[in-house]
Amino acid sequence: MPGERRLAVLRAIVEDYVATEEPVGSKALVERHGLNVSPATVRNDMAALEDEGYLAQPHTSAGRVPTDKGYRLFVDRLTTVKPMSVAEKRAISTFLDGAVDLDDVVSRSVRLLSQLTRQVAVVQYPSLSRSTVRHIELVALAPERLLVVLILSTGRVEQRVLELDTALDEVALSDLRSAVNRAATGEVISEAIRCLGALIEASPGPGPATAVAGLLIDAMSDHRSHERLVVGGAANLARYGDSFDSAVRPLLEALEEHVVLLRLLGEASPSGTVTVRIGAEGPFEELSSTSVVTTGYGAQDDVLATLGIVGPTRMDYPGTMAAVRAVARYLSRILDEG
Amino acid sequence: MPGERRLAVLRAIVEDYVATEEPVGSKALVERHGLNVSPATVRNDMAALEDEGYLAQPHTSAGRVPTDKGYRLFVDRLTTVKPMSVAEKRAISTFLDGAVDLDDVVSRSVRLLSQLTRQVAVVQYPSLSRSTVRHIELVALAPERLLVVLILSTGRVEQRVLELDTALDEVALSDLRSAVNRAATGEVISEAIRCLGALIEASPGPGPATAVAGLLIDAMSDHRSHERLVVGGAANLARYGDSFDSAVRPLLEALEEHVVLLRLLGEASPSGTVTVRIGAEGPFEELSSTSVVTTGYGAQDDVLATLGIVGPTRMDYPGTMAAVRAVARYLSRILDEG
DNA sequence: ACTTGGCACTCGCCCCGGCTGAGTGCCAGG
DNA sequence: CCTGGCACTCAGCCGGGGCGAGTGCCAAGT
Repeated sequence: MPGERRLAVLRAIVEDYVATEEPVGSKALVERHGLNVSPATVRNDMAALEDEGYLAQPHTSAGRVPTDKGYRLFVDRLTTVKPMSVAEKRAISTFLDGAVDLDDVVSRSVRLLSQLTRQVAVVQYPSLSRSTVRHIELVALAPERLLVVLILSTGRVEQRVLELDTALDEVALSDLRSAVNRAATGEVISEAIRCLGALIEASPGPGPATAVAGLLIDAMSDHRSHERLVVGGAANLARYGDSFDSAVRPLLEALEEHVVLLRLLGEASPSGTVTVRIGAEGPFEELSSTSVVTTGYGAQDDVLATLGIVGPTRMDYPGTMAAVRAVARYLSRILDEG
Repeated sequence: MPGERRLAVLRAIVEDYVATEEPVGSKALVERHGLNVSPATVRNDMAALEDEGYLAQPHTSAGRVPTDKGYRLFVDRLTTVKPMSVAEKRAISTFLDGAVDLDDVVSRSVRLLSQLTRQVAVVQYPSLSRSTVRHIELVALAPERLLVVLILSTGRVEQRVLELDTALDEVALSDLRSAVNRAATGEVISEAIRCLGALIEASPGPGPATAVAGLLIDAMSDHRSHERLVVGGAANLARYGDSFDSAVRPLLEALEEHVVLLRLLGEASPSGTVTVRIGAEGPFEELSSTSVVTTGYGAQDDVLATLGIVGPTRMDYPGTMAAVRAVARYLSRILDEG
């Protein structure tokens, strides 16, 4: 593990490199930061840091650039989370407080996060698996076509059209509705599915009710609607400038493939903790020059989903982490109230 | 208006330029296309076409490049719509037939269109204003909080949470539900709003019913949910390569601003007609190097919404127009059935 | 043992000049 | 009106020289 001053040098290099986007040399370093040593000393430190794999030089006799390992050390040990300014906090809260809907909250969060960080923001909808069923509404669109509306405790609303084998009349529908709600309301999804299963067992032989319950189970465990997410701020990718086809293209593709994105977001980290995945640490080698900063959010300290940003490894980690954390907090608070 | 051969030259230049992305010269032109004239003749024609504003040269003594005006003439007079191959048609129909939902149909259409054209695709949801109300469902989330689900003839489902001043009990809610449905079902949205207004007039003084109907009207005429659209294939922007900050950035920004996109899509053109807007003909000067190819779609020859693609002015217009038209047709057919 | 100034060295970048070749415009003849 | 010929233009592509930022190492100082 590098000594005290070497860490300071590493920090300084990361900060400068993030700011200037250019390899940083020993002389400029001692000038910009108040390091009370000579350039030569810094050079020795830099050589040592390079040996240990924290730095790299693009070409011989150019400045140094942090490696993924260098960034990793930086975020793990050298970052003091800078709190958001009062103005920023106020901006966040007023912006989010104007939301009327869960949909609205989520889309506002995405926009907010991408503007604060000037990166691509991703917000996952509150997970179905952790929230409870508030109500299930059944609407007959046609005798054999049923619209199921699933309303969850988080305010999330899922809808789905089911095709039935047999027609359902008014009375049967209303019976079914109350039976289903009696079984599922208040339960966590997985539990609700189990209860509906039990309902099928208990019912007298096959019939429309059985079919509907079965379809309901299908719909609720359906993967497609299971994890929804929203992406915003893709215009910030334009700032990549160089390294275009190699970096932006796979990223744009990933942003459209929600399955990929979900893997990128990874497991929800415990509330309050910000997770940073740097470059090749992620699961996709095409995205080896991008980092992912995420955190969990959810009502009452219960992690419901993940939100975060995707950007180049060369990014302002402290600022980004602070923004991600702040948005997650306000989002959690709003869910708590709603 | 240029003579016969000059038009052929223009067509050849457009085709070559689209294929090669490079300014095309007189010699290469006569070789590639079977023009039975000498390069010198072509040069004269090119000079004339340039005088008339159909061509331009990037630098003196380089090849020619079509201008917006040149493209315009090309699509207006020189394009023979090439029909889709049988394989393509089959691919389209099988891909779209697998859809279960309106949401699913729309998102599949976007993906399909962007893959067929290798451009950014945009599909607008069937307009609320042209479709009729099939059912309005009211669900009490809390005594003073109501979820309104609006189901339309196109299969489109809109939801919205309303906050009430006063509590609504079970009976009042059910009364309200049937009153509202009696008034609005089967009507076009604008008519439904009028009917609900009449309902307020007729009701005995202010009460929860009045409030709900008022809110319903608000929600239904709300602009935010009025025109929804979906974008896909942004990864194709990576093919722009050169002219990056000038072209891709504003486009990425536009793609996130749905209001802007709606203006880009423009007025729905009569069904069957494909509209092409080339470069600066559009309403935004930042997008002066992009073209928009759109067409209307809708059940039974009633134009419900617009769909199309956005791409560089240098694009394969015949192929793109064919793809846009084909997707719109299949989409219309599916809406007709559903 | 660490720091420091000095010094030679490396190498990416910029600028310049010449060359090449594709492409043009024009003209005179068919 | 078409065609071949001819002179001209100019973007792009080397190749070389000079510059300068930055390095590595060493010997001396603390």
